[in-house]
Amino acid sequence: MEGEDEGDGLFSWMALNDNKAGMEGINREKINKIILEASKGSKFYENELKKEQQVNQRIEKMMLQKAQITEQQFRKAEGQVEKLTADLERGRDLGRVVVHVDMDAFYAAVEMRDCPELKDKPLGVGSWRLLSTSNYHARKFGVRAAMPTFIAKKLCPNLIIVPLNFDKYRATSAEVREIFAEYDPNFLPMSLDEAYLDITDHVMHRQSWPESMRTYYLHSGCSADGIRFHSEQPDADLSLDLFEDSPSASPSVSGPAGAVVFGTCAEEAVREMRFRIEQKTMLTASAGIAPNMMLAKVCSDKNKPNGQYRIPAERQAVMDFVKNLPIRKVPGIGKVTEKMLSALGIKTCAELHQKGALLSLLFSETSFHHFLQISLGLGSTHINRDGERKSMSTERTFAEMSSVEEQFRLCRELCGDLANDLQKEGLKGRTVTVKLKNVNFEVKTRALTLSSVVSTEEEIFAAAKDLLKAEIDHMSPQPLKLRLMGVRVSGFVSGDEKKSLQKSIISFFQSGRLESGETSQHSGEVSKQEAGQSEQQSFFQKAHVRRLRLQAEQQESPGPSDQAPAVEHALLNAPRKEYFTCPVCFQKQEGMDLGKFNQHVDECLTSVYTASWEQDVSSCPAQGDYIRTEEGLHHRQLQVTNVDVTEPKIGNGILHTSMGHSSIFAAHTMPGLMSQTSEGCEEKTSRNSSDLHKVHYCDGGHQRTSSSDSKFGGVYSVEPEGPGPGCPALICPICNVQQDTSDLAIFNRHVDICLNQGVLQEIGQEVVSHTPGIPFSAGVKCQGLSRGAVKRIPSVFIFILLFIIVIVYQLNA
DNA sequence: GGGGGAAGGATTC
DNA sequence: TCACGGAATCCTTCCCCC
Repeated sequence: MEGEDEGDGLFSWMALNDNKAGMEGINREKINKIILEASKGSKFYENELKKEQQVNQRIEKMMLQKAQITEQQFRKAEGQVEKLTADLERGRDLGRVVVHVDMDAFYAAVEMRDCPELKDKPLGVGSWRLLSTSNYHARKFGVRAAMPTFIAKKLCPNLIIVPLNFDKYRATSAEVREIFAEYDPNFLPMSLDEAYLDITDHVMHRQSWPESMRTYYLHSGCSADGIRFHSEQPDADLSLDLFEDSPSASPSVSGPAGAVVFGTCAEEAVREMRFRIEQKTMLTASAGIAPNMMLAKVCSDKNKPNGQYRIPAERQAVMDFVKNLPIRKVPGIGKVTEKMLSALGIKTCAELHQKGALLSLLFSETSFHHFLQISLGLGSTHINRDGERKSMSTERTFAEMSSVEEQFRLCRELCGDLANDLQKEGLKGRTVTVKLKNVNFEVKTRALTLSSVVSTEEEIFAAAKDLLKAEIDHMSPQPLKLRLMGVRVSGFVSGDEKKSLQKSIISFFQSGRLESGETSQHSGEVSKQEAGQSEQQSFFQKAHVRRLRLQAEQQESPGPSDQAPAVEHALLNAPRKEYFTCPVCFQKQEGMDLGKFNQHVDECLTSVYTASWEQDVSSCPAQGDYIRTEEGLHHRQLQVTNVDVTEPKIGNGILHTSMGHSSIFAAHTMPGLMSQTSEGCEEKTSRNSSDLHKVHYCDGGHQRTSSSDSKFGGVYSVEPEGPGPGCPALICPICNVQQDTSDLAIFNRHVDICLNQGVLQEIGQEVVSHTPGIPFSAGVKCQGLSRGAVKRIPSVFIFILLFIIVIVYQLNA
């Protein structure tokens, strides 16, 4: 960390990115000096320094690798690059007309439009902490988007700061989008101010349009001065050479007074679009026209502001354009990649192609392919609007926060916000990620993938708080000093998954009835139903094995530190607003939090169970005892929310968990949830997973471990009857046969097979052979009983429960 | 070795 | 005003398990 060298390094690292339009011809050196001076010594600066050094190390490593490349390797790579280039060339598609439209300094332009006094003043839009964007006057001073306001003020003391007003921007954006839709109904908005359009079809149809369909009139209230091309274009004489365009721009035709007639080609169509945008919103837009998205994007920046540029749909034109294009102009190449490529002597796309062989040896296949495509001017020709969302998150920056209590409170708040957002889109995800940035700007993310999807505040917080707690514990006894916290949910159930789950659930009942007389489980043939379940099965198996492993780890390691348990408890038990429908009594339960609702369902279940149980299982030691624990409750809510009928969309994800075979397992082993609370048992709270919440240790002759995870609650072990010393015997809760293995994966597979082939089949058979309401045995063992004390549970209840859930689901669907 | 999860990073607006 | 965002996606690397 030597002073001057670092400074020099950072000078280029933190320097102004003059990639942005409006930054041309500014005094870079002076501006960069001010930026550096203002930043120096701050935590942010120190962190940037660190990041730059990391990149330098990556470059050093890369150069070492480069030095070790042999002539032979290089020749071979050259051959591969040639081959790949030929393949890519064969796939080149020049048939589409892709347009990228970008509103000029959008937020600032809206503010200037609405407040004309600002028009000639340097303007920044944002907060007193950070600017979102700036107008072109401000850009001349080096003020740019995402710049801290205090630095912007140093660069331009007269800078006027206007707060963000998203309602206004959204409204204007909606107006612009209405116009986009007329050129491409499937246009792809990238943000409020930019979009991709495929106008191939529009241009084709346009060829046969009469002039009247291509004629627009200047806005009556808009003087010629109000339109840029009148006042600012050098040759503006009311001709339609409106904007500074590409040399290939074809001249437009002027119509009668105030009328503007546009031509039929792509450029004319785009000109017309921009004209209409300006007439409608009084804002200007820039556009790029090219055969693919990558080029269109680069083109839209070429004549910014208020201009357009087109690359003809010819290979040579594309290659000519790309030849001298600086790599930094290419979307996806940021300052790190630029620096790394620069170290290899690559600054333009032509050089990118020339050094293809070297890049193939130094970068990953994905990166190299990407570079090669860029160097050939290739990009996506299909504008995909249907891309499914992959994640959703929320984060907040704040002044230093080191109080554990505050951190947990904020975490819950974020989970609540995120839950609201998720529920608005009907999304449920399996992975919860917590993002933490400490006061030194170091970012950490901690993720947890759950066995079932989550979407409610409680569910997300259950996982997030564990992740946060782990970090707090890790720092202990030092406090965790945060400046940002975020929560993300990802791993959403895809549309296909939802459909296949829905199918398999319905087919489960249907095939159960149809095949009731068959003995497919013995036939050795895999039925379609089984095949359909196999994917879910493997998913649950994996989750199960992982869970059991975690559980085993839990038993070995002591519980978590007790930091802020009261806080957690309070937060966990905070009231909720939703209402739920009980899947047992079918009554809507309002004004209940999850805990109470859960209790209600438990009571419903218990009352049904107890009635038959007491008759059938009088010797079951677990009867009547029901452990209600914070973690148990917390876990069970995953199941309970699954029957919330207020969110039909979520129901898809719900059934993933509640109707998967593991849940059926849970239903059969429900009495197992009534874990023993015999004297001498101690409870230990799990720390690793929100799905593993309680481990019960009994001091008696039999040690039993029982996850409160009802979905997997059917596995238990009994000592000392295990296959070997120290190895608990694993007894299948379905067939009641002790398995000659201590391998949980093998055991789990056995249980799943038993479950799918035995229990489900049996339920199916029983459904047709028994009148509902008349108890019959399903051959399910009461969890927690000794081998000889197999007790049978009225399976009809299980079926009714499942049936109700399916009905509820169907009604909502 | 492949797949998947976790963690971190790069990039964009 | 003494200070550098939020959201999303994709990629890479590492690790573990099958």
